Amino acid sequence: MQEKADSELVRRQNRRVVLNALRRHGALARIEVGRATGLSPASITSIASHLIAEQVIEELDQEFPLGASTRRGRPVVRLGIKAGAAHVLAVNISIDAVGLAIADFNGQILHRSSLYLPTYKAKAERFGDDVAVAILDFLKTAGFGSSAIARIGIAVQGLADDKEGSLVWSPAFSAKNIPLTGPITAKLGVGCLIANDANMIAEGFLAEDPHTNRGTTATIFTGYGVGMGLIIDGKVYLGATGGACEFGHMNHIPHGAPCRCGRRGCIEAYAADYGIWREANGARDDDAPHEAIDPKLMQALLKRAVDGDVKAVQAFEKAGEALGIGIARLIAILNPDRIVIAGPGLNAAHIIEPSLHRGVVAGVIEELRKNVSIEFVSFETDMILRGTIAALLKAVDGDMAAQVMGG
Amino acid sequence: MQEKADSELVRRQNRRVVLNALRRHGALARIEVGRATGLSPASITSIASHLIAEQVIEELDQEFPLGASTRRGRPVVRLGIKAGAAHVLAVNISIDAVGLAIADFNGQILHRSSLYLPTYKAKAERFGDDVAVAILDFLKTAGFGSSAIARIGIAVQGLADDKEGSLVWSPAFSAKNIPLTGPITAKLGVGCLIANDANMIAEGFLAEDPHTNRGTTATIFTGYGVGMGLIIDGKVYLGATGGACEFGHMNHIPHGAPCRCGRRGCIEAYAADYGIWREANGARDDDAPHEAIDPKLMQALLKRAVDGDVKAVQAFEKAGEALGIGIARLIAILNPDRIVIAGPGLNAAHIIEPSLHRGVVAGVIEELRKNVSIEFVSFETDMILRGTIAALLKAVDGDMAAQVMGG
DNA sequence: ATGAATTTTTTTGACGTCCAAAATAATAGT
DNA sequence: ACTATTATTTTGGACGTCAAAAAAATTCAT
Repeated sequence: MQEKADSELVRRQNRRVVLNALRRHGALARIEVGRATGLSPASITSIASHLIAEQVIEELDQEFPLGASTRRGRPVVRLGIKAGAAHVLAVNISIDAVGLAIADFNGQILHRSSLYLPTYKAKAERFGDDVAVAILDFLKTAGFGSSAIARIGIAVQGLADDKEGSLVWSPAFSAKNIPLTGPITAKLGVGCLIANDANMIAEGFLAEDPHTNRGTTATIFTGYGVGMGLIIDGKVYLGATGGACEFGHMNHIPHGAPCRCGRRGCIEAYAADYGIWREANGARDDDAPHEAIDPKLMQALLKRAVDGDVKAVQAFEKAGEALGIGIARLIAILNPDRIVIAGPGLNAAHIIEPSLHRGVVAGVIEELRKNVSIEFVSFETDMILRGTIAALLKAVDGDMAAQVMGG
Repeated sequence: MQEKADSELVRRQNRRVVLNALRRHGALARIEVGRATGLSPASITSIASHLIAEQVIEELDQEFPLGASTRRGRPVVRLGIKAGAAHVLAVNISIDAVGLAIADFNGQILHRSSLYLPTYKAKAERFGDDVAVAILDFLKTAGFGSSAIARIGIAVQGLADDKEGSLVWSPAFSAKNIPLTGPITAKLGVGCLIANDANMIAEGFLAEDPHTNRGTTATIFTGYGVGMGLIIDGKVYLGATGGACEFGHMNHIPHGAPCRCGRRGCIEAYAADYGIWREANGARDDDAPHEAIDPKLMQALLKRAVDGDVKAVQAFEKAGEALGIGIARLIAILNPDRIVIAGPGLNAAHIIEPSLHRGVVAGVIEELRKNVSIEFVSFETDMILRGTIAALLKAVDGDMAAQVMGG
């Protein structure tokens, strides 16, 4: 049930609302913050002066290069998030690779790096320490002490459990239940969170445009694998163990094609790169491969399809159908406002789209599907780190907002 | 984003928290309300005195029949929701029938009635008025003026759209987009809400036991049809148009058996009464019937299965598999804490259960499924009206809590 | 019976936060 | 220099919470 409310809740919520407004709109004058939040100018003055004293935000110099301000009246003083108020560190673990980035409190990436770290053969009991060491090295070369980092966030392919702080299962690993946040917090003394990479991207979308992403928005990523981030009611939905939204491993056809997860018939087994590749090359009953298919091979396969190779076309169409029926099932359960499809798999969008739509139409009542907008958007792998940074900043904002307004 | 907070929010929230505590635990002394809510005794005194002045709650007479209180100290004065503070009216529309109930502010049903009202042949433009007339008649015989009703709630089979106030699609109707809340509010001058019956039952479960239903709980109803109520984060999830959770019309097998919704392969076409009946009797390609299968026929079919009739057993097993794989898909998307299966279809639970579990196991990664509890619970049709009443009382509580504490 | 002990409830006074209104500050226009 | 205009800060009041003290209503002990 709902918690009781008191003046502490009011303070925390309004401080957060002010920080949110500055994050979303960039620099704003106090009066504009007031309009954006509904708070009175008097309250903004009070809240802002405290946040300034705490070095969380700052008054920005006016930039009137020459002309001076055009409007009459006392000129605005714009407020902005103070870049140096905190720093966060994002980690992206993918097949045999770790990406790292440090961002300031404005979300600007100050340093980034990526390094080779074998995953498929990694041992569960060592991998967390290896990542921690990689982070320490990165911090050293970046000239940061670990005490300068407010929080660390880890994005992973596969099933993450934030409560346990572990990577439960991933196609990139043969090991299971790999502890990550524990070893990292132990070695660095910094709070650490972990989530699926698709969920992190969804955090990024949400931070960027909360209005478009209101209600229920499902973002489906297709490429090397098939993932999903689900935004419900202004929050990224994580499910019971923080590992929700395994859209790629929702069953498409019972007892169907083999999947990297070890079972059969998952959407991924038809719609991910390896599924399309396998179908096009007639290797129907092979085990699913654990290495990524080289993007160049997929480009070549796409060219074959464009040039009219029937097998190749059919493989892409099957992928579209698998996605389409999966989306139809998603619509039946969740009645979302919006579905976004993104990822490198969309290089073949023009081949996939018709069968995808046929799948949606065949799979769910018209009355449910007709109000859902289905959009294809482009996507850069960058967005995993950016989304992780957004999630971290949101968490740190909460910490900042919770502080008492002393003095 | 989050709304700003002020003292009005604090008042509303704390008044609501107090009302919630009294609803959940029944009568409580002020000090017990304090323990349950975390509010100080001083605040409880203040809030309670206002709610008493507004006739929303009342001090209850002590019942010390003879022995007097056993404990030392000033005896408690228990507070309770005032039964007469408001009345709500619940309407349950099912095949050719309308159920009606008036409940007091304690949720006690004071009057109930049910009447024949043809649905399948009803016309969209008249049906809402017919229901409104039925409500007016019911109110008259119950001795209530429509001004004595705070809110009306309508539970329907099929797809409800609360924003439009209409029944978008239902297996019980041949017409579509039937306006309901509009005509009723017009004729009675009372606010009216509409929702799917399974969602209303979920509201009932939630009101009864918010603790067990925390996180994500999916409740699946099987019988004449297959429905679902989804509780996410302490709220019944409604989706974009208020018509979420059409689990029964989630696709099970593409191009599969015909369903009452006009498409093919829905879970319902395998797991609802008519699907099982059809399968057992070999009428594979018939259209799905629009009348309910007589429960006695289902009992007879169940007996056939128990007696070893292969066709009958297979039909029930197919139903279990359809439910199981559907649940597996649900788990892949939502990673729920808990799945509850209820409804008259569970008369065959012992035949259905093994294939249902096989379906779940085949359909989703072990790591996702192993933490989900899947429970079978009994269920009375009564619960639709009771759940609707719970939803209405929650809404009225909100109105009460929003009032200013004048005086 | 009477007073002590105990427990619940109310009262009192302070505190925190918001807000409206007034005051102040800083600019452009005349 | 003065006025108009707009942004920000200050002031004083309102509202709701809470801690602590007071009051109320009972049981227990003598």
